[in-house]
Amino acid sequence: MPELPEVEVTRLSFADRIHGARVESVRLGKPLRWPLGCEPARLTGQTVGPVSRRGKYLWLPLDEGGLLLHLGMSGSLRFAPEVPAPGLHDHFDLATDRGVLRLHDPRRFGAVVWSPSLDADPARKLLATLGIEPFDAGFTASYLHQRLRGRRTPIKQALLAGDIVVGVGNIYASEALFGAGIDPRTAAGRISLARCQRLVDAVRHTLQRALQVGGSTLRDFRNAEGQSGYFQLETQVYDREGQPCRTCSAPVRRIQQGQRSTFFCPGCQRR
DNA sequence: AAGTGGACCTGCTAGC
DNA sequence: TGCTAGCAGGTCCACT
Repeated sequence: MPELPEVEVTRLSFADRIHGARVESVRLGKPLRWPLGCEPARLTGQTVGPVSRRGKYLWLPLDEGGLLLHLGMSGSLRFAPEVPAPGLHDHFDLATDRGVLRLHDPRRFGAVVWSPSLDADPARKLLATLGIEPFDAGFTASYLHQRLRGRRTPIKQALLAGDIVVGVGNIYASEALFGAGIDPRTAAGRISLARCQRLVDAVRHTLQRALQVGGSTLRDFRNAEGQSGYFQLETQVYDREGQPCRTCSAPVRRIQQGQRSTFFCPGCQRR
């Protein structure tokens, strides 16, 4: 589910409401990707600080350390004053005096991990390999060009890897490459500086647009208030195999790259 | 070092 | 109708 837009939309939908809340109890369901890393009882009585985001991770600061959250493939968060009894896939509840923050995650690739700080393990290690934020001023054509140099991996996989720029997942990688007019199979290191500029612009534009419309709800994504996103209604290529390109009418193609589906328009995107 | 493939887990759907 | 194969928004790890 969640790429940068969905994670950020989620953050914005509950950060202000949970800021200053006092933790009353913690409930754990089935194991997630990693263990919590502390006694749940240790969190009670602590106050929640301002929620921030790094890549697809959320950081929930507490008086002592904080919680690093990841939504994996199928995770979503809700924050509400009243929640129903936990369902089969509700694997983490942080009950506060302002409401319950609940992680719903059927596939359990998500995680909630306590860390003493962002600069200490385990958070430090999990964030160590992350690339630059796409809206950071340092994400420029020359930065991208330099980081792609020498890489023979297809550009789609280089974007997805997250060590150059974060937040671009499978939907937005295909969409951004369409926006830049670049064939996803192009060797990353053979993309010119001028095309890197187009790609930087396209990544930002794609993510910004997705943010504006609340992210993508392909199956079950909802923000922490339970509202869905609408970007899936305006994808140019993602999940549109065989349908006419909105620009040139050529049928959109689907290929496999690194065991993931990639969608592109053979008419609009060139090597 | 960079590239590749498998692993984690559950649910849904297309096709037989 | 019922089963199975294949696919799904992520990313870590082992191996070449």
